[in-house]
Amino acid sequence: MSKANKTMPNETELYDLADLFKVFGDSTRLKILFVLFEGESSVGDLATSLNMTQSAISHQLKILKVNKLVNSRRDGKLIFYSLADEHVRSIIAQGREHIEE
Amino acid sequence: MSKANKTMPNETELYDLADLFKVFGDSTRLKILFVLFEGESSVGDLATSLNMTQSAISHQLKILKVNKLVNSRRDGKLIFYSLADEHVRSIIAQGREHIEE
DNA sequence: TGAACATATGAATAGTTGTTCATATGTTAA
DNA sequence: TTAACATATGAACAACTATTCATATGTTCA
Repeated sequence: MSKANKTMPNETELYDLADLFKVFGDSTRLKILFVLFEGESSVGDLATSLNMTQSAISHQLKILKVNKLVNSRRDGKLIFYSLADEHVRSIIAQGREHIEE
Repeated sequence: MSKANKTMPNETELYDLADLFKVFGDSTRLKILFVLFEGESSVGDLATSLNMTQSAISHQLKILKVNKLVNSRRDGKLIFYSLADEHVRSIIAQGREHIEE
């Protein structure tokens, strides 16, 4: 080993990790996740409850999905999004603990 | 309550939370934090071990400090930075768990 | 005091990102 | 099939961000 020590992840993991945190680093996406904490929701309902356009929500949902923070299922014309796993909750919970000090 | 439900944080907390995650959303800052996981380090040593300019590291350390992720102490000409608290470790650990699936 | 060293900082720039707008895709019901 | 509805997507633009460069600030030692 030259510059990195034993606990430094490799470049790929570092970038993946940074990318993951970037996803959490936007208040619109956080709002979507907080809504989904309560249960699945359709795109239109998310747009309504967050008072944003359908397009903006859809773009952000795509980012959340690509990063595997949410899943989706279609039911007729509607598409319902839901939390992908519990890491989402715990990461956000740790973040909240940090800022409440 | 109108648009927000009982678990939705207020706007201020949401923005603070997004800002916190933004700090983690950069690979240079993550690298700095991983080095600091091993113990405190001076600005120059960080620059050397990460193979980056002193200025770039200093700018990023400022962001980490403003967001209370690191502390600093001066010892002569050197300034040593260290992790501010254990939330930093746990947030990053949760992130790593998520991407390793 | 002045030189040498370590760190911080402001301005500039290139690259990235979130939203909007227009429109495309997909689904249902008549 | 066609209209109406729900969602996705691409392009464009404004806002933001990380690095570089030049230089300022702060510290030590001779």
